[in-house]
Amino acid sequence: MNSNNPVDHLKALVNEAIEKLPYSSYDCLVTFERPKSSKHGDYSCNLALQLSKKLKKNPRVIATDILEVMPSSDLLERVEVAGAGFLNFYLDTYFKQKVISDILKKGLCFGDSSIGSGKKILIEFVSANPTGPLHIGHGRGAVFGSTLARVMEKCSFSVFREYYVNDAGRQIDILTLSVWYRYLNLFTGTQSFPENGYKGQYIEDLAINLKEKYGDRWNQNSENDILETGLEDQELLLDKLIENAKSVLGKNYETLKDLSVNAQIESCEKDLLIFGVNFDNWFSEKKVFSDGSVESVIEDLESKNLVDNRNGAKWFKSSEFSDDKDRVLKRSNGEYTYFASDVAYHHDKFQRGFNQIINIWGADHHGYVPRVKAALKALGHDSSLLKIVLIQFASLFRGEQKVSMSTRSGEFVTIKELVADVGVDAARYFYAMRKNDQHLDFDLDLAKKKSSENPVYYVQYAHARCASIISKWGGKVGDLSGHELQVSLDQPDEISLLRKLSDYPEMLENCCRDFVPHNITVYLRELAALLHRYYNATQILSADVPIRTSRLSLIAAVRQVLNNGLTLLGVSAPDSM
RNA sequence: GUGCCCGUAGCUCAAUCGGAUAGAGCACCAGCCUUCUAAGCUGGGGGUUACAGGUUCGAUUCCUGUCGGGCACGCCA
Repeated sequence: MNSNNPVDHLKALVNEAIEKLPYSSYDCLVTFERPKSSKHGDYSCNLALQLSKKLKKNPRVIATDILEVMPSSDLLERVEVAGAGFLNFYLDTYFKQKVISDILKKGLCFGDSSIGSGKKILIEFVSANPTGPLHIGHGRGAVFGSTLARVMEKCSFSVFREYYVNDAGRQIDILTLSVWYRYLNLFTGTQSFPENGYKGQYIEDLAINLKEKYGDRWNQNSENDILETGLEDQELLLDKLIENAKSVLGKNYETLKDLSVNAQIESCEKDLLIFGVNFDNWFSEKKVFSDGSVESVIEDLESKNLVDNRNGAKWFKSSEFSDDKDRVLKRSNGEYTYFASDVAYHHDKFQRGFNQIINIWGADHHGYVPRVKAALKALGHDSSLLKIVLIQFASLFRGEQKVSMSTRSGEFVTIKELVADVGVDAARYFYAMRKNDQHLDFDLDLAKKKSSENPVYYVQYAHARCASIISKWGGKVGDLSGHELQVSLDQPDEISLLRKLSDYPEMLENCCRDFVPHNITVYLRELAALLHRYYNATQILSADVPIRTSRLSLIAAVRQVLNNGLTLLGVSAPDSM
């Protein structure tokens, strides 16, 4: 709990007042909020409004009754009954100013909350198929997840970051096949390639790399005329080609597959690190097959009579757990579905003893939520521990022009390219700005602009200004300690800044509670705006030493909080720009 | 067709588990650098919160319906 947070104290005052009144049977929660307008005080309580119906009494009368018997407090300048019956609390100026001392003392730890109380949280995010480089569509989930993870850590959760690697299944075979064809091309000099293969340049690069390292190891089908079978259905053709590759290459197919997948995983990991995203674990889908957990969960479901055999396939009766229909676990051709491995994976997550499990998924997977929850319920888990956050799509624009993307066609802008173009700071900030359930229009041209249109600069510039003033002053921030309260900071701009600074801890808790890390960007822009306004109107480095000291303390506190917020976003806080 | 998400200023988006007069940025108009960084500041116009009902002291927020947009509906992943 933040020592500068007076809410508990205010609650105690109100509760004490209530006890003295015949309202003791009330069952309303005494809640405080920060009013939008400072005209309504520093904290506002709506208790009288809530009690009004139950007591069948005018809320203003109730509020006045409460106010009359409420004990006085050193923290408060005054309390008023306002509006329909709000109790508005105005904090004492000296107390408000103490937030500066709190910030300077705690530094990067200012705003830390204890609400997580050490609970173990698993956050799974990104989890893009390792069939190609991460592109702009993956960036949003990456930023959301990594920011939320940091926020939750600040709120005393023990966070474990995980990437689920779909390194099994057909798409991996398509990847392998694509690499093989490009590899063969290098020997034949032709461009023979399956229509629905992965066409990106990275496939060709990998093929070249393999040839350099391993020579002609996979050059075993130079005639390679199977493309000309006359099959119209491109997906059927792909299956046939995969089958062919497996039989032609034999054991070498597996090595080619492993090399191809590992190259993609490494490239993802590298791109993510540059992008400020790291994981504690890369969980392999292959593992849930090889260690028997897929079979084991299916057996578990079968023992509970929740699996039907229909037409040679195994169906999980998910409709008994409020899913629309039953889902196939094992196909009639003997192969497991993606769903089967996902059930095993989620079962594994639950067995690892987390207090909460968070999945960050693209919104296109929303139809998948009921079946996963159904499976968890069926396996005897508390599915409410699983929180699935759906991230809406990001559409990519170049100015007015929408850019279409597709992994197979190889037409996409990668994270790597994005970072090279606009930098990590702008890219991350841009992604972080929007709420997860809103579509995001990512304008590449705008993100590239090194101008005021680009919101990240506005916040960073505020930080740089603070740093610049401190540097101009020439002293050490630590030396301000103990002297920061000697002059009352009671100009309107100063009061606004103090209030905004003291909002930071609650803002952070809200981000954590509601999974809304975009609030950080809103907060930072507002704090930066107040700083810029103050800066323009007020000489910080006043000749009057006590005044200068107090103002510098405020500036140092603003700099610290801007830094804390930017750090959470994974955006740098430059001292000069 | 069914289900989920969204609809707020010209554009892109906020709005504290329902709170007081719905806020920013961009764009547009008019001003501010001999003073700590003008990547900044000040002022101005801009809204029936898609529409119609309902719930209540109070609704952008919750419920129902309509319209519009996105997504998902396979023995694909």
